Amino acid sequence: MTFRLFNTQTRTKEAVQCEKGRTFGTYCCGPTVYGPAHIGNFRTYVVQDTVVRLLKLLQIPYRYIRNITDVDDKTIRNSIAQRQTLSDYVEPWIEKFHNDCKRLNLLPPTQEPRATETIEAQQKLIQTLIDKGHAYVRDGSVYFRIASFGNYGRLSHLDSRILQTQALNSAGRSNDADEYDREQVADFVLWKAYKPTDGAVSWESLWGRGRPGWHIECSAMSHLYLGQTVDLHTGGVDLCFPHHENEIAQSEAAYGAPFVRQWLHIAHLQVEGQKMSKSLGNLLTLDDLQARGYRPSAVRYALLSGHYRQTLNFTFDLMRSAQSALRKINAYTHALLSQSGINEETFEKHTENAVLPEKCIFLGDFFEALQDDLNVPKALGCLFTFMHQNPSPSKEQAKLLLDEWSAALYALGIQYEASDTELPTVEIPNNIQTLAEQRWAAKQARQFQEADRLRQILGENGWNVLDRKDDYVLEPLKGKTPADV
RNA sequence: GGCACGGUAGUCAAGUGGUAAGGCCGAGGUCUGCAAAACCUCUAUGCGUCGGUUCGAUUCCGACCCGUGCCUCCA
Repeated sequence: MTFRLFNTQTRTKEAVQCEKGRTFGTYCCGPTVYGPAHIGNFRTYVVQDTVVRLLKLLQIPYRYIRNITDVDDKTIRNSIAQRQTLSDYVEPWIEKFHNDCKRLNLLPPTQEPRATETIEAQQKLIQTLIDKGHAYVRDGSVYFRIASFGNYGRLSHLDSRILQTQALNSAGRSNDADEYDREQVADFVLWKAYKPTDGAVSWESLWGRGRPGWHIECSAMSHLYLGQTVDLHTGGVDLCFPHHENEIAQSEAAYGAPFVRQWLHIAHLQVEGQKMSKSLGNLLTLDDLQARGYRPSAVRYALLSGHYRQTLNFTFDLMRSAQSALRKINAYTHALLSQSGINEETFEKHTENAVLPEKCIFLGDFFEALQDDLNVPKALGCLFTFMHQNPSPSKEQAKLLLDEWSAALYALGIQYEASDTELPTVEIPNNIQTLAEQRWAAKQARQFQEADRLRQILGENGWNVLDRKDDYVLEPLKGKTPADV
């Protein structure tokens, strides 16, 4: 069983170069922090997280770098609009991002460099490119000379059409705005000369005051933390061109070594069959979904439920089914725990030190699916089949199964959630509470007719009673829950 | 226009040259006073359309139809 991933560049599945003992380097293009990240962004990070979790289970030492873009047109524009310094503006959004990552149970990267903290490295890289003739200065800005880099376009398979395509847009009109100062329209900016619209944001450089272009930060940071060649570089499909293409050009032109061994691109999300975009107003955030009664764990599950190279249509129907599926998984985990006598805390540690995938007897097919280009849908199938095949194990069996079960849950980042915490916390009106208590009393007195009558009244008021062994729980009726808004 | 990707049951979604995993929903059942939960059973002679190759194709080839993405900041 080897870990294989589809490499965008070669368009084939290739064995991941993760020999034991060697540190595996992976870089993920992180967020631009000008607002809350949306679930489309998070699909990328969840997929990257699955790769990292798999490395961990395979006991491959890794360095995982995910950057934060904290300087660009949007962050500058917004910070000025809100009369804040760039860092004051950006800080809360970084905090928000970290919080959301935690809620989605994403493992933290080994390091998370910020663009503004690595300006020096970026400038150094730019100077190297100038020295080697791959870049030139125009009016205080620095541009990459694409004509000097023969391999340009090989990732997105753009070939020689690149000049045409960048000069013309989809409607055939020329993209000539601001292009006049470059040698060729396809040349992209490495360093942007200061403009008044940049406000207080600028750094001194050999070419004058200014700020870095977007692409250069990733080349610089990946070199800084992972060296010349990265084993795996990930990001959303849209980054393939031009961002990653430009990263390749910068890094390889400067360092003369292959930049990336394997490229992994995550397909986009649609929302209810439509492209997710600001103008359609369907950019969903974790908070939006939580307000509708969906837990982050279910969001994570939903994001993983389709193969990462396939566009995923994100719908509320999908969220509902994710939540239901998760409930089953939790119930099964609960059963295994109580059967084996292992408590929750031990289980958490258990997942950290799980068995090696290749040693799995019951869930071997699960890990085989995951290692085959992250076939999560297939792996989930294995998970449910496993549950059906091992419905009520003995104490000893349960312990055995738990070894593998916990490893599988760890791989997918599914945390055990006791069912009690699953109910949304909703304010219960006093009169409803009173009615419910009366019903419970009637039930205890075995006055079932009276109990049923009160249940009926509660139902008419939109509340349902869930009886448990020694108490009861009130929940808003379906159709009135936040989830069904 | 160029380059990619996809069209599998109500829905979401794997998959294979030899006859369709799984999830959700739905139906029936077991169990509890009722309700819920849990568990069990059932649900595609069919895999966009039409041809071709083959003993045999959903899976390979060709044509066509439909959908999506990228080519411009974008996860």
